Amino acid sequence: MGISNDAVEIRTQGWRRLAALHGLIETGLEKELQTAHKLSVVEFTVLDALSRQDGWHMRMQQLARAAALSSSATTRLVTRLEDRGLLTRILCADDRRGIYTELTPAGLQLLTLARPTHDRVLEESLTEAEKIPELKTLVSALHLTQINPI
Amino acid sequence: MGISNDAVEIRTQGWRRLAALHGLIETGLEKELQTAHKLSVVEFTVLDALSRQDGWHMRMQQLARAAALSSSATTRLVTRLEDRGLLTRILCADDRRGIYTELTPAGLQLLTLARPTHDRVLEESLTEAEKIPELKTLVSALHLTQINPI
DNA sequence: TCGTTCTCGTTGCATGTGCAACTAGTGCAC
DNA sequence: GTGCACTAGTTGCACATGCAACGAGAACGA
Repeated sequence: MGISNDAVEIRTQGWRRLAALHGLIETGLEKELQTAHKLSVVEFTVLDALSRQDGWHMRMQQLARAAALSSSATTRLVTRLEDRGLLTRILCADDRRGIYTELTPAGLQLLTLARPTHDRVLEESLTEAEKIPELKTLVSALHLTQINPI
Repeated sequence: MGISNDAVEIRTQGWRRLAALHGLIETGLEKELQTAHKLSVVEFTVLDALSRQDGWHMRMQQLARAAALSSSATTRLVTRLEDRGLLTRILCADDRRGIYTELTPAGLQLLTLARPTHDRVLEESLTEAEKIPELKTLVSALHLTQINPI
């Protein structure tokens, strides 16, 4: 396939593989996080993002970006987690439009329980993906990603 | 923090970046394919997968795998596209449980129209992503992916 | 001060999704 | 043949999502 060295074709194939790998990992995580901790992947992502934040609080829009979600979805996601007592809404003092979401002790505890599951499934999924020829290269590339300061 | 914790951290970070890049690309594609051709990303993916198949037909389960969708979602997706005249269901002669989905001329035509949009947005999204430090490495890795025969 | 414009977060609504239960058909054991 | 387990695809249902419209507050200019 000499002609398919075309840049468009390379990009398309890269995207297909990226999507495939993403789907593989997400589906695995979704199932196990759900059954073991009653958490969806985005819910875990939000709790995890909060725990990595100084003071454990973030604004709605930051959260939306971190979870790759629309603001309306973020509103309802936060409401869900708040109803379960995993985080709380706190009004901004300086900008009264804004709302901080803060991890509660219960939220941190659940996150601590869920992390091992998350890490294990992630490792298993990557191992699984490495057996698929089209995905092997991409998985290695993921490993090689250097750790940057954010 | 031992060595194994580092491995966990590297995987987690890789996964976050993969998810971020995936979200970036998918959101962009979703918007433009929707407004320009009234196609969602999965719908495009299905049409594209069919067009790459010899004889332009696939079984439901193949389609489900190609689109990373559940079988029920695939059923309704195919129904949607069938209602628009973009593909047709054909009963398998040899296995009467099975159903082939086949691209119609109209489906192929729409796909031909949509592909340039898809390719353009994909390129733009990748260029965009390259400007984000955390994603730069991953984007380059995507480019480097060699083309394997499937 | 008032009015305009922008940003932040929430809500009504339509829609796409996964799970579980179901029907139809296949394949195997006996 | 008859029963039994398995696979392929569809449907009821609950639910998470995005878009558009909205209210509330901030920022700015005249």
